[in-house]
Amino acid sequence: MIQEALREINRGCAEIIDEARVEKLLKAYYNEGKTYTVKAGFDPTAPDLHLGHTVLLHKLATFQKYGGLVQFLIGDFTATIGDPTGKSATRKVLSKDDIEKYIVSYTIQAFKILDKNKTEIVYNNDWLEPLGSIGMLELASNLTVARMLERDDFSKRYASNTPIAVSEFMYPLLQGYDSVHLKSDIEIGGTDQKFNLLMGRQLQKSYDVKKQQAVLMMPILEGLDGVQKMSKSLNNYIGVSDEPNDMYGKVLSISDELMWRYYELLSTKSLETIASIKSEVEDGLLHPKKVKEDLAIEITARFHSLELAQDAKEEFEKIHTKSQIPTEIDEFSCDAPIWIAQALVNCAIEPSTSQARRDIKQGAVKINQEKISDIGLQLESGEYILQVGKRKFAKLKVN
RNA sequence: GGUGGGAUAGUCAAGUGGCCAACGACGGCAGACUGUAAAUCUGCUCCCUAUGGGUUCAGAGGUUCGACUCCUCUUCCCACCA
Repeated sequence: MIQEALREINRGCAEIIDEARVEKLLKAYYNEGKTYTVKAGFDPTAPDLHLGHTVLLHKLATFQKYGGLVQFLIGDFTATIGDPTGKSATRKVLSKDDIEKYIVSYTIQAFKILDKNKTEIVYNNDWLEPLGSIGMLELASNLTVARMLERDDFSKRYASNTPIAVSEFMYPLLQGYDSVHLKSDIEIGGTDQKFNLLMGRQLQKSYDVKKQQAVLMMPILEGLDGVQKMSKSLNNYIGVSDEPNDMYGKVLSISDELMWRYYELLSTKSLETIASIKSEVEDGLLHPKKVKEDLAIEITARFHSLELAQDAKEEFEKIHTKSQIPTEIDEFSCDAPIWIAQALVNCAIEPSTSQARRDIKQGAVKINQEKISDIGLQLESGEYILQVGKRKFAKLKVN
């Protein structure tokens, strides 16, 4: 049992510091029923969560299965500073109001993955605010500037004369102090958080907490392209609030290789199950498309419902396998006559008439399922289903 | 503070008076093949009812029949020196 737990805990994990401690905690749980605490901090700085953010949540959920109590830490205090990790510039300070709003949406999403009964939501403002200036200075004395500048991101910024606010130096200390206050047994975070996570260990020692947290680092999830990290700005993300159809479709569009990565980091299937699926695929007993469909269903169902996920699957097959038109299409109307290129732009399925022309020339445009080739086509009164490529549809009523 | 070098389409990056709406690469879009996978092949990739017109090469002026290319000023970056 302990071995199985360890395997699941190690799953997808980039690095564990003090794995022996994790094993001890598990032993104590299985032999004496003693629970332990697992901390993970979330800065409520972005309102839109995507699957990349959920990798940590899944790991927390795994711990909950094996005796861990999650300390779900909302960094409402630290969010006002901004984590400098990986940043090349000082982050903008957020207002308290924004932070409040983000906290609500964060927790709602988080409990789609976490077990509410084994989660404690804590706010670091509760103990960092009372720390006061004396406490802050005391805390700051634990770290030297030289050590701080060893950090890659800081040293680069320093070398290139990009400003570093002194408050940014405080961030790792504050995050570490959270671990002191919470007396965490384990802390998990992304690989980019290594410095901050280790600070927790150091401070627990300095403040004589009598234990040092084990640290578990998760890799950064790759986006839809399979190469770069999932992020909104790269537009390669699956948002947790994406519509079922989009979510399902996006999962199905990932490469086979990436699919296994997503299974490892985002599925609740056990490692054994995944291994056997993989070997069946390798032996040609199972079609990879089917495996990807199952993953898409699992993920879509998690954030919506199994029913909606299945609807999304049907809709997907309708459009792509049977090449029919979607059930719901955005409707537009205009006056006759209208030039086809203009119509496509008006319906927001082409960005410009120039682009529309090119697509028509290339045979990418269909009206009522019929491919068209006449660039100068005028639409007279009637209703038309316009289509560009495989997935852009619009219904146009010409009066 | 001194001296040089740079700023070109989504990104990187050619072009140093007309052949430039601007080589190439990546990305993106579309087509073929498929499983909306990968790989591969092909076309497209500033805007405009278009064998034509318009607006682009950091910004503002100027020289010229003609400027991304030359001159002046401005803004921002980078390198070396102090």
